[in-house]
Amino acid sequence: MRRGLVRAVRGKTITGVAFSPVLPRQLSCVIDVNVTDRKILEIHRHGKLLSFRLSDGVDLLAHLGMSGRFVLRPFGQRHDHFSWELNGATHLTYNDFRRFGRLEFGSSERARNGLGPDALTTDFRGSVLAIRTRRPIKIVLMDQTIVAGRGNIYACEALFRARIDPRRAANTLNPDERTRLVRAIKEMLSQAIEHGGSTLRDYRGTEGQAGDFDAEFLTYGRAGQPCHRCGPTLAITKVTLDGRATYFCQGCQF
DNA sequence: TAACACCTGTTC
DNA sequence: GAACAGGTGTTA
Repeated sequence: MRRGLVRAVRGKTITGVAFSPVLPRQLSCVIDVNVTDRKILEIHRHGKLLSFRLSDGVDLLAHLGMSGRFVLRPFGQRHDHFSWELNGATHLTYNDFRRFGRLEFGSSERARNGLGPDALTTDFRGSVLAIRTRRPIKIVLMDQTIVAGRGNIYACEALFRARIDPRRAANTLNPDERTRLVRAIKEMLSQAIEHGGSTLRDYRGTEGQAGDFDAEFLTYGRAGQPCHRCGPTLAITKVTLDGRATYFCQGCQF
């Protein structure tokens, strides 16, 4: 999503704003700051946090939650919440039907302080996962304060690729396994980005395009289907961890 | 650590 | 009508 936003809105000036009269609480701050005539200098991402740096040094921080999306069309469709007109021509509209997304003005540096390293940077190494907790490794991978940038799907997929059982207590992973897991996460996320993300149901890029990395899923949503490593003799299993659907193969993930 | 809350939409 | 869905924050 960041890549699409950079192409479409970086360097442009905000020339108008529009809001829904019934803004979700978590978005109410967007009316607090008058952004007209400010320029979008850059768009950053750290984990799941997007930030738009505006020309006066303030950042608009955006977390898309489950169904938030930025689209390049004028405000007006169902579940549109706010919109910026850019250079008197382009429109950047935020749409979020489940309304779990959050927007706020603030400092992206400060917001990042509460997050672990982004999973695609060199700061994310095996040592980041060398923690004492007995929580399942999958729960640790979803904890954004430890490492930022995966949710339920990509935690399952990475653990399959690294051949590690999602239920394993995190403190039982040895250094080799931690390194394997870090490498698997980086490879998988890079591929997912090249595929334009995963349009399981709702996700769309800025141009409304679907991402097709969900065709590459090896575990998520595949309960009962053959394991890609073990063949038809073993099926992908679904369990619940911390209330979240968790898919893995009992044959090749230890 | 678990349960629940926040939302809407889809599927069973 | 119930269950479930990619996330996270609060409460018990």
